[in-house]
Amino acid sequence: MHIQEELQITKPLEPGHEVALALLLTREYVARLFDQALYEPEDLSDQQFNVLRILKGGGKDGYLVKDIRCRMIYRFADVPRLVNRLEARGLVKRCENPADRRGSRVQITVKGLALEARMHDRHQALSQQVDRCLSVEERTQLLAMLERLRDDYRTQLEALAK
Amino acid sequence: MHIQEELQITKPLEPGHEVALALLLTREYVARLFDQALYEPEDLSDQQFNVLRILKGGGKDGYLVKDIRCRMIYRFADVPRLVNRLEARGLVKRCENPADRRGSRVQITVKGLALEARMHDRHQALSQQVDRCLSVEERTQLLAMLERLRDDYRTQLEALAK
DNA sequence: CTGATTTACATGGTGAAACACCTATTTCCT
DNA sequence: AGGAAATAGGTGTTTCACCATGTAAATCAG
Repeated sequence: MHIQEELQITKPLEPGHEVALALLLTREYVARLFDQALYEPEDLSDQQFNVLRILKGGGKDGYLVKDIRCRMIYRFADVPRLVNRLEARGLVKRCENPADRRGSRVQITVKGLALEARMHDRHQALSQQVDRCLSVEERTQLLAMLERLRDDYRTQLEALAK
Repeated sequence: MHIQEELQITKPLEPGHEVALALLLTREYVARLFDQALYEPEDLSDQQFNVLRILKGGGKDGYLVKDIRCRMIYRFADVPRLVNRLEARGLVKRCENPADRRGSRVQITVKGLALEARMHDRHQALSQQVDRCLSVEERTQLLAMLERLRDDYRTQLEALAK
């Protein structure tokens, strides 16, 4: 369904604006599907699951909060409190970091690993269904275009910051 | 910059997962740029601006709350309260709807129109910069692929709802 | 025409997000 | 080594989003 139809926009759209809208809108679908199919059933938020995945992917020493943050999709995430909530559920734990006592190392627990494992298969199944609508070349192109857009947006953001 | 580099992911990514990640991540950049360059300076949220644009694009009779909602990018938006805040700032107003007295018509005010107009040029400038990184054919392809993805995700969501 | 259902919206309460601020520790500079 | 600056992350507060509930009006069924 075209964006204009979906959002009931009658006026013609500026081309760049259409791309931006398409990205925002498509992301809503992705996020919503993963929410409903994956996160809500386990009473996790997407960000909480993201933390679990990051910890699972890391070494067994765990990560500092800052190391988690820079791996998050959303860069302004309130990681300390995300970790608090996961810790309250026994999915992660904090332990002292002798090397730098300003921060503690966050590690995923056995219970956390089990939860992640339980969700992993469905996560992959959801992801793979994307492949049905895109050929290999298309996917490569799509990724390349998104990457170019990100690089451009990043440049603009840095220009703004000055 | 590649996703794996950006998020410091060492393991190889499932292709479908990479697409999903790319969408989520690229959207963050878009949202952040628009936030910083456009919305924050006017102390508006993206959703509030979205409402203003919708109302400006509509007829001068304004829209019912439900008509606004179905045009929002984020479909679960708390439109009544969004309108409340805009109304408190004098950017929109509600007036009675004789045809169906369950809801009121929300209209953009002169002040709201002025604000939207003030933001419009910068909005277009931001949007047009997207065009610098994509050729016309690429843009068309990108929009088509995103549309296919949305259609697929929508199908999956509907299947879930049953 | 009357009662039941649906629709449209508002609102109340809860939990999380966003902002800044604060403290402890480390690093850098001289 | 000693003090300034930077870094890490915890916390307080306000705002907002989200869920469920409530209410009024329209629609439908008989």
